[in-house]
Amino acid sequence: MAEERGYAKGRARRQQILEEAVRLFGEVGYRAASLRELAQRCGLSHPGLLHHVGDKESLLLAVLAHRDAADAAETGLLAAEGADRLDALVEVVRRNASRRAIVELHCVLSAEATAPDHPAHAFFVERYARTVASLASAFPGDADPVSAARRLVALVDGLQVQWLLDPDVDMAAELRRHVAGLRGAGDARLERADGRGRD
Amino acid sequence: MAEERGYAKGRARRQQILEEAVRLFGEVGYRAASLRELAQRCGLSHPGLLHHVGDKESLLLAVLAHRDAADAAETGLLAAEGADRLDALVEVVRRNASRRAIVELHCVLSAEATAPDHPAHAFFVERYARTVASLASAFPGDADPVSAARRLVALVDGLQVQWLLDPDVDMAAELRRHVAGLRGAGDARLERADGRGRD
DNA sequence: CCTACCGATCGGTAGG
DNA sequence: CCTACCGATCGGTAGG
Repeated sequence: MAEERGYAKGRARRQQILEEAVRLFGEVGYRAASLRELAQRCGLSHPGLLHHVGDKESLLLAVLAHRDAADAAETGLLAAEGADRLDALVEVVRRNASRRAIVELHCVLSAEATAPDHPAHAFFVERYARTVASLASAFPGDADPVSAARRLVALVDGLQVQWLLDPDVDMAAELRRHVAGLRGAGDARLERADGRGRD
Repeated sequence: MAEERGYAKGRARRQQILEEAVRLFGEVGYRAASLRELAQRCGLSHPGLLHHVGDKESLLLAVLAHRDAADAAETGLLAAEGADRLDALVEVVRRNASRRAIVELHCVLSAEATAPDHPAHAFFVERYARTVASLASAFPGDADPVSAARRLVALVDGLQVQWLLDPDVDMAAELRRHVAGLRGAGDARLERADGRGRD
């Protein structure tokens, strides 16, 4: 019982550390982030923090795995509701507009990790390949589904930077217009037959 | 004469410092970049470097101004040749594929500068507003030219991240497909009447 | 342009 | 989980 409470406390502490690390890495990036600053935000000494996370690089990989798991869970929920792939993406982007820390984390770390010697470089190379390949299946009729998916991912990333710099930018609305453009350009001119014209 | 040689040497040194700073800031960002590392790459001591640049923040602003001037000069040249605005953008992106350092600088600094307290924050807020407003005039027939311009800029930014992570990504080709899609969706179906079908 | 130095901060470890 | 410490490195200045 005492041990179980001990383990539960350890898990809660680790959760707190991961969430604060998401914030800090998003604010200043991985390289410029300090373990002392993070420890202070969590209310412990910096050797205390290191006891939980091992070292700085392990913490970074844990944060990325933590975010990946949360994103997969959300995507899974939307898929379970049988939503169209592109509509699900719009919904995720719409929700991200109320989660600045998570958007910052992705923008700052993906840019920082373009450096080949960055500890998260392989992670992001693999993640983009996976995301593009997965989204390509949402364009079955397209002449080049991988290209269409790549441009969609690029658009989302670029909109996030503009939104972080200017919160008046409406990421979801911009993405919706792009998707509408793709559908409008389809062989048959279905145009506003479904969706947006209704609500 | 001796003075003129002295001034010329100073200008050449400053040019060298700015170019090495573009590389270093692109590699690790502004916050994580060290003036000692930069000084070493320029072949001088770090107080020697500070003599030329004042302090670290002034160096950053000088680097941004330096790049802005070079970009404006290139855009001006393309405009003087009477190129279509969108074709000129494709051409700039095509050329950037052989200037990794410059693409890295933009991606890394723009992401880092989304933090409101970053010394380049105001610069990027202003630059995006200016770029989007300027490009909007390339969509005179569009229902929402600012939105079309914003999505175009977002696409270019996002493609740069993917290209930095995987050099096989063809930024110019992806951008061309996007532009072709926009033209194809125009009211009249002009499609391949001009341009791309020829060369 | 240099050497020499300032106070501050870094990631990580020793030892308990 | 802590205090105390390690060697390394930071931006910037003094003084020449």
